[in-house]
Amino acid sequence: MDERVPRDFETLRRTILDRRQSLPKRIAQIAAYALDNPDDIAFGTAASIAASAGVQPSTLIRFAQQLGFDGFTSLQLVFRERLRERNSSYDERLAALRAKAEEGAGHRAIFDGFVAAASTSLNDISGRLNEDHFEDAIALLTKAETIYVLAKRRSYPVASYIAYALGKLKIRNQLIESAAGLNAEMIGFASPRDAVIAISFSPYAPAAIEEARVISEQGVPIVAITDSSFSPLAQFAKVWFEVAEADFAGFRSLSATMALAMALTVAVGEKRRDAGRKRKT
Amino acid sequence: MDERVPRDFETLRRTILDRRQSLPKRIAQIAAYALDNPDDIAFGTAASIAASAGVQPSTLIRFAQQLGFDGFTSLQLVFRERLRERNSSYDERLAALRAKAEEGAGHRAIFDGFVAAASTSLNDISGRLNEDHFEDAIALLTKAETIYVLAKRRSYPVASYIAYALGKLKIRNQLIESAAGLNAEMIGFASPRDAVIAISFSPYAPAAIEEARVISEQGVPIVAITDSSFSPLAQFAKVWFEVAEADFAGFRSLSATMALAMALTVAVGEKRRDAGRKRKT
DNA sequence: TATGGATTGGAATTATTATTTCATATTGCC
DNA sequence: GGCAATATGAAATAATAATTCCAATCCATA
Repeated sequence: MDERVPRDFETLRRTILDRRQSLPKRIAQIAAYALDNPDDIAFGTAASIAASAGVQPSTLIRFAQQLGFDGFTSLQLVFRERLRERNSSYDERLAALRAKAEEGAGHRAIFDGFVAAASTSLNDISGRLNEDHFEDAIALLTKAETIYVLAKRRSYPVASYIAYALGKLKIRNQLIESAAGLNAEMIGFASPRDAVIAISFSPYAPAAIEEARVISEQGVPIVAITDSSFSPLAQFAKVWFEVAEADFAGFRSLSATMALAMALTVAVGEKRRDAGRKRKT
Repeated sequence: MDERVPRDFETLRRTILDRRQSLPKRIAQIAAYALDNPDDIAFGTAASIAASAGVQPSTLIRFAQQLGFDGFTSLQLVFRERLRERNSSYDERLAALRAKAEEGAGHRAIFDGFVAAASTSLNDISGRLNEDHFEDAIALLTKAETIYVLAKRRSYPVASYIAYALGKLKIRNQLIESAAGLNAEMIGFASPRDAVIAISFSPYAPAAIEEARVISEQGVPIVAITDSSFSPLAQFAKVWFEVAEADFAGFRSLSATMALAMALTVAVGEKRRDAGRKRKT
């Protein structure tokens, strides 16, 4: 038997959803029940679960076997594991991760360190976001004809995700990068009717700061994501956000910045959609 | 029997702590174990729990009876109920956040949604990383002359951060992208002495899959980060990681993928440094 | 509408697990 | 130190639960 048996709940869930169409009626019935009442599967007995789902115990076992398990019992283990995982509280786990990462035990510790850094950053920002700034930034970006996205080096991944998302949302945007060295010309097209999202953290990439300066002098409003009020980026920005990203092994987590960037993007998309609908009515 | 039987975990806990002093040795032993490992009580069998706690099953039953339950089974129910409770509150919180965002309750909810998605993903991966795969991937990448990084569209931000980090660590690498449309030629240079980090999530960008196929046919080992065992990327990979990223408003969080990618990168850097030092001595 | 294969229901069987029992050990008390 | 009360260990037993098996039914196809 080399069939791939889902050993975690998420995989199991997706496997079930994938096969949903091709399952026989009763099996499908128990499959739906399982996804709707995972706790019951975790705690119940084959007989009690079967009764609640309105099938025979044997059907429940056939369901498990069809998924590659060798019986109901092994299927149930996955549902139990899920409860165990979810149970331990967020803070406890984070503390444990940090401790392990700090005592420096091998490669696993490196991984834990990055996870801890990302979690910390998210924790931090979720309590710190300035809602007024957030609304201002959304308003500003919603009005823009073209949204320019500016970030270099370590912040560049965020910029590329913003550009991807804006594209998906059909919002005109321009990532300021050019393999041909035409950045300056690209910036030249920006006008006060456009807007910029600029991202830079210490040590600030000189190119990013310089381009932000030029573009703000053209009267283009800038929304900045940066790490402190002393940031050179802040002085050019109409609205700016302070994001404190934890780092690990010299590399900064991008999770908080990503979350903020995506929230801005989606909020702008939503606000434009609403405005469009209103205009039509 | 009108003895007061604790029917919720908190009451039970306090009852146990109250009586701790007056309990016989073995009973006290199982009592301590129960409070320290409530999950084990919830899921284990009388025999398995007794063994872990270093007592006889009969002792476990006597413990339950002393607390007023009529047997181990009814004691166990309290521990199971506790897991149910905790878990549902967790789900409720997350569902509430999503619901708020989906019913359009302000922009703040969108932000919270992204933070929640990122946290969930991190939580998820931290318990699920396969350490053997992780070590294999590190070993494989450490040996490589050049590390090629392959990812398109929504996964591209991760690739660009990997490339940045590898550069910082002075590890030769090549991001597979070309404004001049020379991807195929770029791939052509890769040899079996190199390695690839490939990242792709459903719906898999055709270009990424195609390039992974070509490069694997050249005998270049691939480390893949993807979302399920059904991923077309998995079949080309020497080592692959399954990362389940939560999504929000149609955009997948990248936080877990980022953490894994950075951990791989830094671990490779560290392993190379160690190897270099050994060679010198 | 007849036929073969797949699916399902329900009881029989097997396995696992909780509980009880009883012999033995330990403890507190005179 | 001896005796009773209590606690413990280990195995037997009872209970419960999972699995298997086979007959009945359903469903697609010719």
